[in-house]
Amino acid sequence: MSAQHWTISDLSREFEITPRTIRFYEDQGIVSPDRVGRQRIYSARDRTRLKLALRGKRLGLKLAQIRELIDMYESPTDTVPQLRHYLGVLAAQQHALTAQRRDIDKTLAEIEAQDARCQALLRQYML
Amino acid sequence: MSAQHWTISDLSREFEITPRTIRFYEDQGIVSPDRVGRQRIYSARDRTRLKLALRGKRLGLKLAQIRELIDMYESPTDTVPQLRHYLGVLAAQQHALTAQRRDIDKTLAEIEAQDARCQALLRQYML
DNA sequence: ATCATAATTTACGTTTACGTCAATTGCCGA
DNA sequence: TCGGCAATTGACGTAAACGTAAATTATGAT
Repeated sequence: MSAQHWTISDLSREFEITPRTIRFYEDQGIVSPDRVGRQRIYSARDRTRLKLALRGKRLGLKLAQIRELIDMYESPTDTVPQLRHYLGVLAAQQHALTAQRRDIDKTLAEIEAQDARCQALLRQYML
Repeated sequence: MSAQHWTISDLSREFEITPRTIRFYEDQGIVSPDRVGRQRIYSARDRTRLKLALRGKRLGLKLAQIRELIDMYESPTDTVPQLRHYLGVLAAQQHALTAQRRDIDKTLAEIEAQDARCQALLRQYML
């Protein structure tokens, strides 16, 4: 747990996932740790990519899609076509996420309505 | 497409999912259409449950979880313990959804930062 | 009554994301 | 140097969420 690198069990503990999951993510190109002998050593970059991947998962993205996005975050942007393409992908992601947020807000509104209804009933029953 | 009921292809068109998916959701207890002969006839209740299920899917929920939640929306609330339990589930859902919204907001913030950076680069290259 | 069309049923196939052994392998301390 | 223990590898297993193909059945139009 130095300032520079982590073992698989460090990360597995920190993010509460199994080592199997982390190795699987390596197969999927999400992390690419160095080796010391057979042991995997993860860099700060790996750790960041892993963290981003887990957030992507919580949002319902597939690993392949997560990998594309993370890769793009680190991709070169030194030509105009590259920049334009990147901007397009960013806009699409933005669109999807705001739509998802609308879904969440709708659901939260319904939950609050149900909650209020239940609280009222509860007060009534408690008399 | 009367005011009261729908066929499987009505719903399949409306929600842009395959009939196979709708039948699968029947196996999972999400919808339970009546039959006229062999044909399935869906009620307004079925349609609502289907719509809620699809929203749940977009939020990354599993079908089993979706089924539980939708069932609970329609469950009896005529005893105090039932109400208390229901309120607990609602609070848990609320918690999960607000956490998910935080993830979305974080991601959107990063996207906007990247976007701004790219726009700046683009302006620079275009000179 | 018949034909075409659409819906249904049955059952096996597929993809994704890991879980679960079992058999090495490497390193650290006594 | 010898265990022992954690990490690795390889391979097969599994659950979820449908896809797909084939055979069967209804239903409406002619």
